[in-house]
Amino acid sequence: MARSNDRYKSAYNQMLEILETMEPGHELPSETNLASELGVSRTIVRSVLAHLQKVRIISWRGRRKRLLRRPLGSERFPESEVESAAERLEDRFLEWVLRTDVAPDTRLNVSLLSRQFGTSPHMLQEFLVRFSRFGIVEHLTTGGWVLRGFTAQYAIELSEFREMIELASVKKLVALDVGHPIWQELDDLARDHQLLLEEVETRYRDFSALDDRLHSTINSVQDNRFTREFQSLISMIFHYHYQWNKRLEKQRNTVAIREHLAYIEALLSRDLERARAASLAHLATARQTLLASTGTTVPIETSQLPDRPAVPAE
Amino acid sequence: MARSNDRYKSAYNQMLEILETMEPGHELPSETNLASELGVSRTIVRSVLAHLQKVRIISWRGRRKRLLRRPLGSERFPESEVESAAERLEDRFLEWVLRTDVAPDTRLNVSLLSRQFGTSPHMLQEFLVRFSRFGIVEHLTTGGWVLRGFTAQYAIELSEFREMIELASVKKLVALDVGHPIWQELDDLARDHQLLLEEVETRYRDFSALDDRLHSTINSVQDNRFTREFQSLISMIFHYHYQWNKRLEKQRNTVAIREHLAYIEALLSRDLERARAASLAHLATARQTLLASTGTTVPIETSQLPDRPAVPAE
DNA sequence: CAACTGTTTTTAATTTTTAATATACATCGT
DNA sequence: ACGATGTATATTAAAAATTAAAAACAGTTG
Repeated sequence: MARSNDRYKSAYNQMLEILETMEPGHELPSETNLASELGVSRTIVRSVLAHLQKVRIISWRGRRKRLLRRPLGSERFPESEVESAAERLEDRFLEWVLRTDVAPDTRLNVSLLSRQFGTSPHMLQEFLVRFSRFGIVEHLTTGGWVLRGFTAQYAIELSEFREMIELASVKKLVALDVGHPIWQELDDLARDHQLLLEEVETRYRDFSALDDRLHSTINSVQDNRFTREFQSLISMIFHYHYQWNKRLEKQRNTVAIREHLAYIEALLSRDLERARAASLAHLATARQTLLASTGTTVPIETSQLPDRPAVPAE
Repeated sequence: MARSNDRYKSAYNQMLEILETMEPGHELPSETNLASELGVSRTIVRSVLAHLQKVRIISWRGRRKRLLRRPLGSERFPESEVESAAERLEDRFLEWVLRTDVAPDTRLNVSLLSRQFGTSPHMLQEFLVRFSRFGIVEHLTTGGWVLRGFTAQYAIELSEFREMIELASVKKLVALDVGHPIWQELDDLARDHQLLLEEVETRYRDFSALDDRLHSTINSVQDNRFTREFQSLISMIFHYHYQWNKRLEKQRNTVAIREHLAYIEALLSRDLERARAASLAHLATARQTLLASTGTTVPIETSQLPDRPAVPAE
């Protein structure tokens, strides 16, 4: 098997969703229109149409495409097949790195790992190349890879860099004109935080997304691709961190929401010193949370996970 | 042909250099020692020894390895074969991006480009994945790559981010204890700049390396892997920039050396405001130099370079 | 018996090949 | 004539295959 057909499956499912909203007997748009609507090439559209015809959901001859019946939910490809192999790999790899107690500076065995993660060596290799920008894995000149690990040192360096960037954003933000759209966005964020706080008992899990939104909004004022790139790393780390560190989650998130509200209010006051103080206070909490999670990660489900290879030289 | 034997050739050349310093009749160290000295595995050492024996440079039987005669310079592998394919590719690609007038947002044709750069599509693909962290090329979800290009906007964002990082370094640096090794390093740098300035007429090309050394030294006080990573991007961009932008080179470098000297002196004064001012002055010049090079790049040797494909949709 | 060598096994890097997808072009229907 | 379709071709993505190099192991020698 060469290239996977995730795109086809994903397009097929999307097409079913479109058909569900249509009346039987209705004509379908042209192949070109469907292609641009689904964001794929006509080749895929035609494969999808061919299959739809085969299972008698549509009739198709030349430019005549008519919906025969509404598709069933069970006719969709299961989500697990649609999710691309790359996404699955990222999930599994990050879970492995952040959740288990793999020793720092462990040499990675690509062929072994790829077997255990259920992918080809090639895909793991590509993933490691992409992932190495985050500084958690590193390629050795002598060949092979090392896992530097999500260590306390890593958390500190990440947090320091983050604080430097976000303080620069804060400085720029408070100096912005009152007409700038950022003020509306901050108002909206304050409202959404308020709403979440009122229902925190049930919705506390929604905090992760809101956290990402606030920091992305603040850093957006820099309008800088390197800032955006780093913010996306932060988002990823915190996303997985929140996902797996469920202890004290509700309490911790309640504290964080209040900090966010104070932070937003300080920004809205456009008083630089006040905003800096609120920013630093929140970032310090985030740093502590991250740090606490590094030293104390508990090994879970050690079975089925890769063995710990010998510690390398380099 | 699968894996290339660059490592072998490089090790062979290194070995010849070692043998040139030895007297004929002398005994060679053990395979293990040679391996660690050359930074390769015993397998390569043994291949090298086997070849040396075959061309009668050494005698070899068991653990008895004796130098028979001094090797000739002509017996080395030519440098062009030793340089790894990856390095060659980076060189050629960056030359293409920074030196020619490829339109921004040009769609890249991997198979065509790889042919023109003399590598396999796979290697180009890997290179693009690694290189995409710098934001000059981007992978599309619909498949394929776009060259975002080294545009004026790129130069601005790069410079802004750089200034933010370096000012943070300056702030941290001037607060360091007098016993910290950084002060000695700055003294050395000042001396080397002075020496270069005296011989600037002939040695002005050495400035590029010194520039890199100064900024790396300053940013080293952050002791942060993200700072280091970004500094290496800066180094790369400026390295290629200096290499190909020869106009006014001598004059420009003379100015920059004087700025560096003022910068170093300001740092040594440990006066934050003075250091900040000197830093900003130099970084502003660097930004201007970079910016000037984006708008006005002259197309050279358009033949043999890839055609400009159609502008993509995305 | 400790360091070294000879040999075998494992792992990584790279090319070649294959399937999926995109694109271009000719053709057809209205 | 214009937009849509049918068909052919080109390109990308990923696996399989191949070779280089590293590591592990066993035996040897001083």
